[in-house]
Amino acid sequence: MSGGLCLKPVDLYHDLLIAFGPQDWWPAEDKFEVAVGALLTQQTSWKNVEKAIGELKHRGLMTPEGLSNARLAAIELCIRPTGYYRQKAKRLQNLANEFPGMESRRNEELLGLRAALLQLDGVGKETADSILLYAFERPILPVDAYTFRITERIFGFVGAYEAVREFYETRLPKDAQVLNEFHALLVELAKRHCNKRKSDCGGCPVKKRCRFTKKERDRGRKDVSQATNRGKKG
DNA sequence: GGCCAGGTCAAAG
DNA sequence: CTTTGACATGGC
Repeated sequence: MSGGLCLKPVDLYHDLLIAFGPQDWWPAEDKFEVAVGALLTQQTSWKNVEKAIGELKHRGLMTPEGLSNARLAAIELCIRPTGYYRQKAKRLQNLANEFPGMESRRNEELLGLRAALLQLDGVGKETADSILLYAFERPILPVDAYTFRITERIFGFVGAYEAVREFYETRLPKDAQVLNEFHALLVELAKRHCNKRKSDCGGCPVKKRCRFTKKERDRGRKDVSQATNRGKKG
């Protein structure tokens, strides 16, 4: 473990890497599957997404053309376990129509490509950034519910999406490989120890530096996720 | 049963 | 610009 009383993002990265080892993410066979998984996992456990991905592959729907030509009802059938399945089926098919175009632009300026992804129905900041990092290997950090929670507990930093993203991106190497591994490690930490149901702080590798003390747990808080953050624009 | 799970969008305050 | 409701299934 790293020394110092105040854990920095780089130290957190190091400690988690030692504790968990390389995560080798994202669990997908190709870029399109990354995008599909990113959309399906919205507000849903990855476990349910795996079932849907298995079904889609089984029906030959894990390709842009396959998904484009499929009937909506067929897509819905495959992805039902992920919830919001009617909405997600439409968004998935639209993604299939647009993805080849996005892929061909993968070397454009980062923010330009990000803006293009954000135009897609059902692709918000987190999903766009997941696609950028894990499919296109661009140096950007997706901020998910796990990241919000861990950031508050470890660093005491509470902010909206862009604020949290910049908190890390200004403190870590602007390197896709590093951000990839870092985010994957955060997810692993959240799943193993920093969960909402059971905060298993017992075996947590960064317990010493965490602000989520016993006192705070007992008190019980009303808001752990988002928060208002002002002062934007550039 | 109620709450949570790797969000996003449109409408309203 | 911030808050709220809708979208929906599965596990603990």
